[in-house]
Formats: sequence, C-alpha cells, structure tokens
Amino acid sequence: MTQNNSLKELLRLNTNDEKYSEKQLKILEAAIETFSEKGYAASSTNEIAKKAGVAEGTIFRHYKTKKELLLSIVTPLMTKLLGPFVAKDFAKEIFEVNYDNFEQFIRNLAFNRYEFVKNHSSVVKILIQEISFHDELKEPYIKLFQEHIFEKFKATIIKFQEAKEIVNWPPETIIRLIINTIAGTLLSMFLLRPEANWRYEEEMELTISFLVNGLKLK
Amino acid sequence: MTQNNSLKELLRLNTNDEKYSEKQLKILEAAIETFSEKGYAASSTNEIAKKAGVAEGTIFRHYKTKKELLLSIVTPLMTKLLGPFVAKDFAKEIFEVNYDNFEQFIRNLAFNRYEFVKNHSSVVKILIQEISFHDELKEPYIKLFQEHIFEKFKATIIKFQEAKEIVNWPPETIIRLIINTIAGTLLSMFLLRPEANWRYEEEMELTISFLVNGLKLK
Amino acid sequence: MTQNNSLKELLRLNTNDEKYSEKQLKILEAAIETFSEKGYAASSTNEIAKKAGVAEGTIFRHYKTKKELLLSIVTPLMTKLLGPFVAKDFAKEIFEVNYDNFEQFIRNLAFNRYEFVKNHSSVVKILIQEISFHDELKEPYIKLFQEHIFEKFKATIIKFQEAKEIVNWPPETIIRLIINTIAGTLLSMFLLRPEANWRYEEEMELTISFLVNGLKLK
Amino acid sequence: MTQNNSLKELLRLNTNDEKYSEKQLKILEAAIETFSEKGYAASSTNEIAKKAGVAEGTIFRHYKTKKELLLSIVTPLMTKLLGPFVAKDFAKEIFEVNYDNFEQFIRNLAFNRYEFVKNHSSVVKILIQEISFHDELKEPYIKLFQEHIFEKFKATIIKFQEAKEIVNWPPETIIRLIINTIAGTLLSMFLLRPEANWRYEEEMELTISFLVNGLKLK
DNA sequence: TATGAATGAGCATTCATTCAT
DNA sequence: TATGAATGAATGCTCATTCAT
Repeated sequence: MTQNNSLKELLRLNTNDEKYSEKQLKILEAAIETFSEKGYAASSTNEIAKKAGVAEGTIFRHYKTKKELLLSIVTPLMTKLLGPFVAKDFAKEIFEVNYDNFEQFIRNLAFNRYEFVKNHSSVVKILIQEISFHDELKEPYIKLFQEHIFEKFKATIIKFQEAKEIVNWPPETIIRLIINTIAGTLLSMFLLRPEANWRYEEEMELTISFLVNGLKLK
Repeated sequence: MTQNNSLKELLRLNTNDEKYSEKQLKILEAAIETFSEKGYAASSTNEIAKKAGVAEGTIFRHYKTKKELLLSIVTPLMTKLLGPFVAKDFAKEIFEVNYDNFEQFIRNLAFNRYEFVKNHSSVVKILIQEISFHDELKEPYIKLFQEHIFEKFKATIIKFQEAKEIVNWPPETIIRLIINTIAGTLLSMFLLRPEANWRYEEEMELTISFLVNGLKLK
Repeated sequence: MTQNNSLKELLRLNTNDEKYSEKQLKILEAAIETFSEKGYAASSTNEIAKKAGVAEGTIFRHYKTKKELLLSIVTPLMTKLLGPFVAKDFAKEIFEVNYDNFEQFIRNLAFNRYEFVKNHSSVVKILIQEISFHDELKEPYIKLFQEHIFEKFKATIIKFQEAKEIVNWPPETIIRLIINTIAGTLLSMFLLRPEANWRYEEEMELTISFLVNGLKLK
Repeated sequence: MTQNNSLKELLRLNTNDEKYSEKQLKILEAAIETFSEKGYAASSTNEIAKKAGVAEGTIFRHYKTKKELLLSIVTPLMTKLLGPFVAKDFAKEIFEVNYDNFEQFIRNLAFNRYEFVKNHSSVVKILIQEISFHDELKEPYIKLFQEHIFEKFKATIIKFQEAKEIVNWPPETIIRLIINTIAGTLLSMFLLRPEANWRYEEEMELTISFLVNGLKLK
C-alpha cells in the first residue's frame, strides 16, 4: 500500500527498526485520514478506532491523549519538512552549494518540496489546518524556522543580490515571496484541487520561471 | 468600537436599516472572535454566549443551529469577497476598463482586496479554515467563482497576452499565480503574522512589482 | 366551526357569558389539538402558541403554567363527564326514574355517554392519556366517582337484582362490566379507529343487547 | 427478584443465552419503572440512569437513542402479546382446536391473556400509553393484527355462529366485544386499580360468564 | 392586554479517557 | 498487549417561564 509506505517513510521506518506495530500503523493511517477530512476537533477517537479496526482503548495505550496522537502525526512531518534545512549536509546542499545561478537554486528548492508535499499531502493538510490552534505545534515551528533556516536563507539571498542576479528588495520580503509562490502552487495542486488534471511538471516549471523573472534584476 | 463598525459594514448595516439587535451583534462578534481563535468545531456555544454576555438560549433564538451561526458570519463575507466581481459595474471596473497597462490592472486588483482583508481579517480566517470542511460553504464559492469570475478574468488575461504585455502561458496558470501571490501577501500580513511590524504599502508595492515582472513578456 | 362550538359548549359558554376572549379560545383549541396528538409532555408551549396564532407570552398571561392549561381543558370535561350523575335532577333521571326494565336503563346511560364522547373525543383522549400521570386529575376524579356516583349506581343495580332482572353478582363487578363495555365501544369508535366507517347506531344497539343479555338473569 | 425474572422471561432469557449484561438489565428495569410511572416523554435519561445505578453514558452505549430504549422494551412485548396467535402451533390451539363449546374458547383465550398481563403489567401499561404516539409501534401492531390474527379469529367466530352457538352479529363486532371485555377486566385489575383487593379468579370467571351469556344465541 | 426577546435549567447525546479483564 | 464496557463532563439544543415594552 502506497499510503502505508509513505507513512512508514515519514516515520523513518525500515525493516530493521520496526518500532511501530501493525496496529499502531493502522491507527496512524486512520487518524491521518480522519483528521485531514474533518479536522482534528471534529474527529472522534471512536471513529478513528473503527476505521483502524482496533478498540478505542488501544489508541490510548499508544497515545496518552488525542492531542498526543495529533502531535505524533504532525511532529515527524515538521521535522522532515523543515529538518533538511537544519541537517548540516542538506542545508549545505541547498544553501551552500555554489549555484550557477538563481534559477538553479529555486528549481532545487521547488522540486525538493514538490516531492515532499506530493507524498504527504494529507499530513501537510493537517499541519496547515491545525498549526494556528495549537501552540505546541506553532512554537517549535517558528523557533525552528527562525533559528535555523531564516538566517541561512537570508545569506543565500544576499549572495544572489550581491551577484546582481536578483532585485535589491528586503531579503525578508524576497523569502516570503519565494515561499508563498512555491507553497501556493503546491497547495493548489495537492490540497485545494487535487481532483483536477494537473500537468504537474509544467506547472512547476512555470512557477519557477515566474519566480525567477519576478525577482530578476533588470 | 472598530470591530463593531467593521462588522456592521460587513452586514451592510446602516442607521436606517437596523435589522440586528444589540444582542445579536454581540453574539456575532463573540462568535467571530471564538471561531477565529479556536476553529468552529472547537468553539462551544456556551463559551460564545458567555463572551457575548447573553444566555446560551439566546443564541439559538437567533440561529437555529451552531452551523447556521457560522454560515451567517461567513456567507455575507463570501458575498462581499467575491460579490464585487459579480456585480456588473464593479466587474466592469476591474475587468473591462481599458487599462493603460497590466500593472495598473494588478494594482487595482491588489489594493481592492487589501482593503477588504484588512477590514475583515477574522472572518476571512474563519472562511479559510472552515471552507474545506463544509460543503454548504465550498459549493457556492466554487460555483460563484467558476460562473462569474473565471471567464471575465480569463478574457482580461488574454487581452493582455494579445497586447504582448504578458507571457503566453495558459491563462489558468496565470490567474492562479496572480491570486496566489496577492493572497499570499495578504495572508502573511493579516493572518499569519499580524503582530509583526509590516510596512503594508511597501509590501504591497513589492508584491505588485514581483507579479508584473514575473509575468512580463520579454 | 364545529370544534369551536363544541369547545364553547364544553366550557358552558353562551353569548351572554363571554368569559373567554377569542384569543383564549384559540389557545384552548390549539392546546387540545396538540395535547391529543402528541401527549401533554411532548407538546411545547411554543408549538401551541404558533398553532393558536398568539405570542408565547399570551398563553402564560391566561394560564400561569403549562399544567394549568392542561387542567383548564380537562377539568370542565370531568365535570361534564361525571357531573350529570352528581347534579340532582340528572342523577334522578338516570338512577331514580322507575325504568320499565334494565335495558331501558342501559340504553339511557349508553346513549347519554355516546353523545358526550362523540362531541368531545379529543378532550376525552387527553383525559385518558394523562389522568394516571397527574394526581391533580386522578384524585378528584376518584373522589367524585366514589362519593357521588358509585353509591347511586350500586343502589340501582341492587334494585334490578331484587327485581330478578339481572344476575346476582357483586354489584361492583356488574358496574365495572357495564362501564367497561360502554367505554370499550365508545373508545373503539371515537379514539382507537375514528377513521373507520362505523355504523354508530348499530354498534350501540349491539353493545346494549350484549350488555343486557350478558347480565340478564335466566 | 420477581420483576427481574419476569423481565428476563419477557426477553426470552435463559442461563445459556445470557445476551444481557447485569447493567443492561438494570437499565431496562429502571426504564420500565420510569416510563410506566411518568410516561416516555416525561422520563429523563438522567433519572433512568440514576435509578439503574449507572452513568448516563452507559445507557447510550447500549441504546443509540432514548426511543430505541423504548422500542427495545416494548417490541418484545408486542411479539409475545400477539406472537402466540401468529405462531402456528399456538394459533392452532386457540383457533383451530375443536372446542366443545364457545365458553371453552373464551375461557382459554381469557386465561391465556390473564397470565400474560399479570406478569408484564408495567410493560403493557407503557405499550398502551405510547402506542398512539409512535408510528414505529403502531404500524407493526396493526399489521400483525390484521394479517395474522383477525382472519383466524373471524373464522372461529363464524364456526360458532354456524353451529348456532352464538348470535349472528357481524363478526367484527363480536371480536371487538370479546377483546374489549377481556381487556377491560385485565386493565381494571392490573393497571387502573392494581392496589385493590381483587379476587382475580372470581372476576375472571364472571367476565367469562358475562361474555358467553352476552353472545349466546337464544 | 398582548407581545416576543431573553432566560437558564434541563434535555438527549457525544466524547475522550479509564480500567478490569 | 489489547480490549471494550463504563464513565461523567461537556455539548448543542429545547423548554417553560419571565418581563420590559
């Protein structure tokens, strides 16, 4: 099952490291499906248990509270979503590689996140829906972003500005425009209208062109 | 109270047409505050009643169900949010004026929505959070957009393409990029980080420049 | 309106003695209809008010509580239902007339009650449904029956027994059988299956024959 | 506890087939007591729970709604009340045995129902009180009676008429008089005045004599 | 007198969570 | 470890009743 594999991958599972029992995976799958369809507050543990084919008590054996279940789904996503930028080698890859040009940087960034959202759209949806309601989610996210990513991102932007490749706007604004543009395309494709017939590659390419042109120094 | 005025405006109230009693406005205000802070499902009518300073029963005298209360908040917003594009004169103004250039069109669009989101950020937040969970919200929104706005928008885009002002990408993609970019900036400013010290005008101008450059035909 | 006339009659109204306003009659009618359809406990004053075309508060201006409304409907019925046996002249007519025979007594009794239940079936239904749940109804009823009716009824029965017209069973049992038989026919015709095509006169005659034969001394 | 045994019997329980838990029986007992004392609509689940010594939530674990609780009490009664006449062997016993005479038929019928009502008077009271307010109860009852019982009953009556044992009145009327008379006695004894000192056997015998004489062809 | 908005206690029902098995 | 019956607080909603107009 793709979903299951994707889930295992998200949880960094491999056959040697079977920390999660079959039932536990069933619970996680069911919770992801339910949370993403109805939202966290409108999902009942009873429904999740039924969908997972386990007793309601079983959920609470693995997760002390319903909120812990939410966190156990969303936290690894956050780690993976932002983690790469934190991890030294990857951050290097993204931010420290001597890109030939700005477009290469953007393309690298965009397709990297594209793969990610494509594989984990349900969990991304949950994260987006819930993040503003739960400080346990919001705070580490902000902290992570500000402490590890923003500075590196900013440095990269400044480099391209100094190289006269891109406009001289405030780096914060440029970062925001980059993130908004990529995120906007990904959300449109995978969350807002997943049923539409997207030509994914083409949309990504146009998004990249748009971004690069929009920020290019003339 | 600003909030109150904004609410009245949203409900198209004027002094001659006092359809809403003081208590009813209190209920609406309290509901907007609670829904936007906690989400619809996590807000209890008991809490809303307390915040509004009325008895719980009073809420149900005005709104048959909790969901009706949500709809009564969000529906007028939808009407106002999309309505202008539907109304003949305004649609003309936006889509049929012979703009000198593409930038003028974008600036007009962007600042028009800027004023709107600035004044109704709480309700906009509720709409965004809840729209995907309630078909009663989703369906009329989609219908309205597809039937009234999309075609006019597309025609305008094609006109600028024929005038060789903007790139020859699929109009759907261009529309998406325009909406995403403007919406992204507005959400960042008013919903994601409302507490930050935004230089609103400047951010808007840069967003417009970014959009225009990104889509300009070279 | 027949219903209305019947109601006025039940309330002993005449044109000279307009104690009841038009609104009050509307309320009583609506209450009778609702109580008899849904039962007292399942009827809401809100529904009664709507049906009567008055404001909910108006009901409580005339009747301090919902229960008082019930009592005001059912008490006059009880008075009329049992009253005749209490009133001196009527009691004489029923119990003290020198009937030629037992059959004449039964026929007199049966057709007298027939007219009554026919005209007031809704209120009779309410009385029957509610009497066992409300001591305010039950107790005066029992008292009235035991103090005023039972003894006279018993004396009449004994007279027919001494005249060797009817069987020598305990008078209590005979009274019970008479009441059950007449009541059974009336309930069948007017409450249990009012929609059926009853040949009322014939059913009454057969009921009387059955009663007379069943109790005749052979 | 007699009540409990009677309840178990009604639910066709035996030691091998313990489908009902102790708590569930407690809930049913409490519900029967409450419904029969106050009526369905005036009984609160809160009160039933307290009387049963369980949490309110426990009721709804076993019965989805309050109405389902009512039906679960009353439906088995209906099955048992009318069921015998439906079941082939019993229907034979009642309707197809070659009775020596009409009296034997009536006695058989009367004592059979006597035992039943004696054992289940509370539930019979609930059924009678509620049947006219709930179509879920009324419809199957009418259907059952009309389809299975009425025709057989009628055939038996006609047989006795052809044997010149009973009067030549419409069979429908005769059936009604029989049911009313037996039901009237049983209701008087067990529901209307259960506290009185009834000489049950004697009352039953007199009721039977009354019925037989009343319908005997002279 | 009549209104109908307002009340808050009470209702049936759902929920996350516990715990004996 | 897994179960699922049991819990009781909380929920959305209804109700009879009050009261200012």
